[in-house]
Amino acid sequence: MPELPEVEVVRVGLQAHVAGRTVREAEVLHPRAIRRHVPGADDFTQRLKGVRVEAARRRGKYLWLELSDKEAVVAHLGMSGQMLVQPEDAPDEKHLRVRLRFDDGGPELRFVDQRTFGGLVLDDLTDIGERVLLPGTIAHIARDPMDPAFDLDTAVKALRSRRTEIKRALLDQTLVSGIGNIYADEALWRAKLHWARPTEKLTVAKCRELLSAASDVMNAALGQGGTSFDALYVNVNGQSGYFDRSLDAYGQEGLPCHRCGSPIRREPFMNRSSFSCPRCQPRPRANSR
DNA sequence: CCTACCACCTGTAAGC
DNA sequence: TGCTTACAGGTGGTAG
Repeated sequence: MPELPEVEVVRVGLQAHVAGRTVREAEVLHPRAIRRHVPGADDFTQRLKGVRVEAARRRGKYLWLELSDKEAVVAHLGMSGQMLVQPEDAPDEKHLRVRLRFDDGGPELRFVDQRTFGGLVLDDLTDIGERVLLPGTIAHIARDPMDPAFDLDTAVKALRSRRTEIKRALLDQTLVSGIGNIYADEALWRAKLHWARPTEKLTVAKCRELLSAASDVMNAALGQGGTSFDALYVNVNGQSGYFDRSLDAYGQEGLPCHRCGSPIRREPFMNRSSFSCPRCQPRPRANSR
């Protein structure tokens, strides 16, 4: 469940079902799921034994379970990762990669990931000031629009400092985090911008409008439990969100634009697709703004 | 230093 | 009914 709203839905579930519990045992069923944990699977499972989960946190699309002793289990869901809370006797999912059992014998935490682009790491937490603890693994990730300390002007500056197409900048998690292919297309539609517009020709005001739109659409999606087209994107209880009903651009090829009625177009973009309205979001002409 | 590209996987749906 | 191809909510390493 890749983008910010879907990951936040998972974080809320982890906070409710896992925070305050102590790990009895960890089990790695597929080594690729912990490939970012350099010391390896044995180190991962040994060190998790007996630790208490203090809280579930998130920045952008990254999640982490804050442990005592300034450590954390950092998780990225990649394209197909799920965090599921399941009874210990429930049958293993086909793509179960990592399991955490707790000393209370209650429901266990399962990391399930079909495509294995996601993974877990056991990492140290670093104090970055303002009583904020951040795993070293994600030091390069910018604040997301739901972060209380998110600053719109800082993010606008970061976007405009890039010499590239606006959607590439929007998707760059070191500039502003949490936005993926769906919400980038939704934000661009709301701001009436074509994805290929060069950043350096966008006004500060337009960039603010774009980032505000991204923030708005992600908040709206969170309110609907996130976007899900199939059972791959679910919360810790296996339930799907229903923001897909509210999408204006993503996946809407051929359907009438909700503003002007023109059929939404699909264009290839970075080995996937971009959806936009040909009338509301005209393609930039060479040397134009 | 900065930007663009592709490999990393598995599964599903569409096309022939 | 196969078989092949396109495509999918992401990111990090690296080539240029």
